[in-house]
Amino acid sequence: MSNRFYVTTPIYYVNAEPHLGHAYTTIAADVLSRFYRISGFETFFLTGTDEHGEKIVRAARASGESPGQYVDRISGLFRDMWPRLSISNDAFIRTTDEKHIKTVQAILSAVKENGDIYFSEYEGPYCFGCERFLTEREIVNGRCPDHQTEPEMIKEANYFFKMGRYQDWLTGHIHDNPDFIRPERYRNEVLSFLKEPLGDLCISRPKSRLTWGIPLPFDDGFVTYVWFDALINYLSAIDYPGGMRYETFWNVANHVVAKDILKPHGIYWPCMLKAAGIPPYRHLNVHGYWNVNEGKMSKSLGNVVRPLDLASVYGLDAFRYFLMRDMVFGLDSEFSEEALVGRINADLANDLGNLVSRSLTMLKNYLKGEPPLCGVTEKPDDEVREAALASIGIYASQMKELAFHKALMTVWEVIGKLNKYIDTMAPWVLAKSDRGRLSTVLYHISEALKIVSALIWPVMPGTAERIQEMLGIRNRGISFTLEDAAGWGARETEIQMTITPALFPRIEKGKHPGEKKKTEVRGKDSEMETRDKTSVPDKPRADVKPDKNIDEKAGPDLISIKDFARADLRIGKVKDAEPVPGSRKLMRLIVDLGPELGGERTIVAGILGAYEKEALLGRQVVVVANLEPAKLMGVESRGMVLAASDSNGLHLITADTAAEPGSKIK
RNA sequence: GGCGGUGUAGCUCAGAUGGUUAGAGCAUACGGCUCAUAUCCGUAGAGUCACUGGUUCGAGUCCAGUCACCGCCA
Repeated sequence: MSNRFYVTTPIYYVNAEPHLGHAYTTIAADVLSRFYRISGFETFFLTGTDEHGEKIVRAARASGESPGQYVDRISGLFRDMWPRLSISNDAFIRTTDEKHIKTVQAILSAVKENGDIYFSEYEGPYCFGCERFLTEREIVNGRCPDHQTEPEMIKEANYFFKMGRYQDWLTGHIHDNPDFIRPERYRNEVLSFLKEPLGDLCISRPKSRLTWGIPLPFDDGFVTYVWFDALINYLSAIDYPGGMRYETFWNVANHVVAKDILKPHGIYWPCMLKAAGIPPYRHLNVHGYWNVNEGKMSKSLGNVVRPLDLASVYGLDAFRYFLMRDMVFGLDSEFSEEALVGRINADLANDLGNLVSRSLTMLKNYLKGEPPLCGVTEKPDDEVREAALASIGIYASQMKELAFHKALMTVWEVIGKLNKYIDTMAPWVLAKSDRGRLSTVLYHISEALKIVSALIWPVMPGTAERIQEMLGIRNRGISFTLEDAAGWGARETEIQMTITPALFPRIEKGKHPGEKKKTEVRGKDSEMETRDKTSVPDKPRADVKPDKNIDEKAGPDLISIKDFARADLRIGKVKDAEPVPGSRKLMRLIVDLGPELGGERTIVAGILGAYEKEALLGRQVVVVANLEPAKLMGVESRGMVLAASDSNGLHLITADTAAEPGSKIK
């Protein structure tokens, strides 16, 4: 058993913005990756974007961009999305990357060399929506059933991959490796598909029709068909051929995909690999769909809340927990705000959050936050210890089977036992009667909580690290491994324990954060709205709550230099300032940010009334230059001007001597 | 039409190789505690384990068939 793990998400097709489905797949892969990391495995986690093909060309045209500009923009949306969901991918591959193109061409050459690619002419009905030829029986009433358009008769010569040659081999491989495709239902689906003769696969498009693709290495008149191109990302990202990463990770490759792309991954891809002389991946892990019941979604800001927005409304860790806890991997699930809130209140606020809260309060009040010492143990103590320790192994085996919901149930059994243990032992009584027993009991609670914190880290990294910090663990997060967690008592005298506000505030009926946000935005000036929209969506919006997950490596109140560097702060020079019509507070500023950032831009700031136009012209200001654009009172603002506020009003931040516009602040 | 999956308390789900009165969480009702985020602990009600038939001393668990929903294929 090699202690290595390679997990991939599909590369997402950039014809749409990230949605819940993308988020689930990627979070599931992230959870696996984090689990294997704290299990001591060398781990590589890949995601990326799929950027070639006809649909991209058309989407680009529709938005008035070149394909290159378009894919850069949408790919960027995905890339920027993942840090906001605490995704810890090691690489982000794009099919427009030079190294990917080289790998695709190398594999095409190898397959051609192997005699598995031939040239042939084909004529038939072609659906531009599907980007493929349709069979006669697929056509309903003369139209493509998926796109409701009439297919066009097209005659063209193309290159084909002799996939059928590998049918028997693949069937055998799946039989010999029952967990090659899992869960079983999808394995059965592939096997039943393989009972019918497997056709060959068209792998090219003539350049006369499509140029946005990877040229075939053996015929410059054609580009590679998108599926053949895309699947290879799993290899190009680990530097196939010849790269060390390929040698290290390929034989432990785990693909995580949604059920809609089972066929390409379960059939085409293994055949492609076989033809190229590459061993098959280790596992294909297939999950179901989230059915979003729009009718049950609450409304916020006048719009239907999209599931991903709820991550920022209720907190990122809670959102990740819900996705992992409520879906049985492989089956479809219902997504609703009610279910999410139910999980948060029952599992996170009541069970886990309150357990941490009561435990740390007692550690602080009874022992002044000093690490508790273990005296002679009694039966209930031993039972708690054994249950907590045993849960690690059970949890690990469930995680390895992608039974995330069961793994979390295992953790919550421990949490339940701890709550009961506290009730039974009644430390508040021991505090008055038996200080030795008190310390022993609190010791068992804190040691068991350390185990819990490690087990929830893959799913809720920010929460886990806050608990670890409170418990006085020096090496937190990724540095606190399952082995450390199993080392009961080995870390009893680290650093002072601390207590911080509630991990998961209860969400009260009728005034949940989504609604609260609405009134907040309406009540405050628009600059507040700008901040709201652009803040990292990882903290609950309920009242004033502690930050979470700002950085996994830092505590709740500290950020790393890396976090700070994410904000691109620049000196700007105000060139013009006019009130925004109809607004009481907003001014529209024209700010020069120097040639590197494209010169002047419009920034809307809530400073009307505090500053006159004359006082602003020529003034140096500090600008957050990489803030996502936002429309305020109909004016697009690209950035934010920083100001301090106190009871006397606003105070613009400025430089004390003249700095060049665009100077970086660090 | 073929193949496969699912069908267990109001809801969400556990229930290897068949074995005493079918489990958990949520929700509901009642009781207890006070360290805690009106949290926690306990108790209770509620299920002919989709239906029918069969194998067996014994089936939610195996077999056959029926129904419902879903998926893949045609």
